[in-house]
Amino acid sequence: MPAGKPIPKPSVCVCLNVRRASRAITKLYDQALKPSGLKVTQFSALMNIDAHGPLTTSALAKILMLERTTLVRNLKLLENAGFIENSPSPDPRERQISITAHGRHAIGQAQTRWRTVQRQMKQQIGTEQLQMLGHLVTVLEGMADGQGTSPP
Amino acid sequence: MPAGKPIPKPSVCVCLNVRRASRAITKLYDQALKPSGLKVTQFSALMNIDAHGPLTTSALAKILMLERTTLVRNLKLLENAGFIENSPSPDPRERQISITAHGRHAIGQAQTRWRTVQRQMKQQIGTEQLQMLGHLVTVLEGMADGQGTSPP
DNA sequence: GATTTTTGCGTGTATATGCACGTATCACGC
DNA sequence: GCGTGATACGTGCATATACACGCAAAAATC
Repeated sequence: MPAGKPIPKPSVCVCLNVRRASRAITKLYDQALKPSGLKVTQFSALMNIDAHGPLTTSALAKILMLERTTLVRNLKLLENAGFIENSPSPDPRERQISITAHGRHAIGQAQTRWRTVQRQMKQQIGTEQLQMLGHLVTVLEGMADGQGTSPP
Repeated sequence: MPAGKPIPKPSVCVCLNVRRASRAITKLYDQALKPSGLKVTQFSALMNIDAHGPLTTSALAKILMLERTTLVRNLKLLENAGFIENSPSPDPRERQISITAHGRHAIGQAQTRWRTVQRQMKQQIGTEQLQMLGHLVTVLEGMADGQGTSPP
């Protein structure tokens, strides 16, 4: 077997640990999805657009818990690739985001691979830890929320 | 009290959960460190440069578990800000990364604030979850490692 | 009906991240 | 001394992410 690099122990800084975990798991999912041509971020956006029908950018941002402006640019890529459509809506302020046939085909390809990694991940991590992860997400987002806006 | 946004339940996708956690906690730390003018990523780089003396980019990358090329650009910013110095080494291939007085002053400012968030974080998350997090990091980095390189 | 507020979008600017490549130099074996 | 492989860097290209702004139009208020 190949040597394999020695992995530094987790940091004392909670934030860095989460960031390290994020980088590592993103790499795993992205590699798994690679043949489908989708990144895990794009896959998740597409899946949610498909699931929650045509919807506005803001609504999708809330679902994905992403900065709206971040999503705007992410969606631009999906639009350029022909996976989604960004059409006007009755209310001219809003935009209707909807998945295209091409987009559905893409997630079809990706889904199989996603299920595989997801299964592996669950096996390696364990149910208990997964639950704790869910809790961790909730706690952190709760904390980050309050701080966000207080002003006017 | 302000309404506060409703927080969507954690995703089924393990990867997305970790990414969400990463975004949330990064926001918390960055806000806490804001007055110091450092991002949490920069703070960690500076702290490690300070701790492990002058060292090469590659060495630091291993410590931080970062892509070397990513680190190169991150360091460029710290250098422009005058926090570090990137000087040549006996071996002309290598570079010596070292912290400057200005850099030490910066982490001095940041450290107090970091300790505060870190404490809050530990309180909110709990020892058990923190251990779980450490384990999660190890497992994920272990998995991501193997896949990496098999080549020639 | 006019004014103010709120809502929804997109852009400019900046950071973080990773992969594919190319370059220079050291360390080895011959 | 000369290839050869390994090592250390940096860059081009692409994505993800967030904050500060500005713009337009619906909604609410008077």
